[in-house]
Amino acid sequence: MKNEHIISVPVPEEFRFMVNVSYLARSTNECLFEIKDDKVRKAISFGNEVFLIEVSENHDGSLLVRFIGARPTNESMLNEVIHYVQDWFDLDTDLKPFYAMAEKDLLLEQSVKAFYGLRILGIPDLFEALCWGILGQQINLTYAYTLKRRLVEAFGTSIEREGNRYWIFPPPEDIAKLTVEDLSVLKMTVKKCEYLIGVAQLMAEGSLSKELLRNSGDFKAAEKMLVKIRGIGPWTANYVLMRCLRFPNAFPIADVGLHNAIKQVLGTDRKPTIEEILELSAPWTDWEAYATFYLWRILY
DNA sequence: TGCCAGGTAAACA
DNA sequence: TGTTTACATGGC
Repeated sequence: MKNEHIISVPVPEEFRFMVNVSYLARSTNECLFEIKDDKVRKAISFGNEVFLIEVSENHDGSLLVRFIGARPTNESMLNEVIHYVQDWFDLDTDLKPFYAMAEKDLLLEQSVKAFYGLRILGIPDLFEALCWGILGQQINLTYAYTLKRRLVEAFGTSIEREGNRYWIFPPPEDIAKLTVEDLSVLKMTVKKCEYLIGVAQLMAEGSLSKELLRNSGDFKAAEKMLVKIRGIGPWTANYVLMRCLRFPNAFPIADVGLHNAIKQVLGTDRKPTIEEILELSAPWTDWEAYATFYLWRILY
């Protein structure tokens, strides 16, 4: 392995670091990474190891990953970290076909122009993705961030570096042990408490994992597996398949943010119906996830 | 102030 | 199978 603190990670042509940082910076209440001077810091854990990485832009547009404090002591661990960053920023997806389609699309043309180089920022940790989806159900995003912060600060772990605290999302094993009362003091609905604990138990016992979803067969099978779980409906399932499993055709069609974005782009006085969205999204085949993400972006 | 919020399960027809 | 309602709290 390279005996350095800094590693350069190549990026595809259709990538703009700052557009992605702008997305990451959408909430000042984010608790799982920190943005300062156009650099993103995040604590990540692999097994027993915890690293604090700082991702920034190289002069040639590629990514620089710097370790603050401990760094991987072997090559396979280092590769895991690099892979994590590639997954987080979705560096492996070729956006050319998406842009070719979107440039001619009534709903997408302006957002792909305005946010060229934006990738779907991932939530690689399945449990975190599921919790974030559940927390975000039927409440405004600002409050969802507050609930996530309370959950993380109550049950997560943290490391301290250079005077700052960096939090790591709690593992399912820890949430699986909690009672509804433990969670409801955070001011989420009793149902959400039950959903989070239920999902945590499934993951802790091994009957739900990223691998199982990936190996379920195809998108529909993975969606079916998720929707069977109490608290996970079509919206949450597709949200997670989009942000964590990275299915390009994941499509949270019932999403109210998507509806508002479409309303805004079309300049209509009402939100579109599901039937109207199905028509408007017909050209998006196998790019529904990216189309949704770009439309969300115009709202912030 | 009242409506809305990155929905879902359960009840009901 | 399709429609309605409770959930619950905060943001704006």
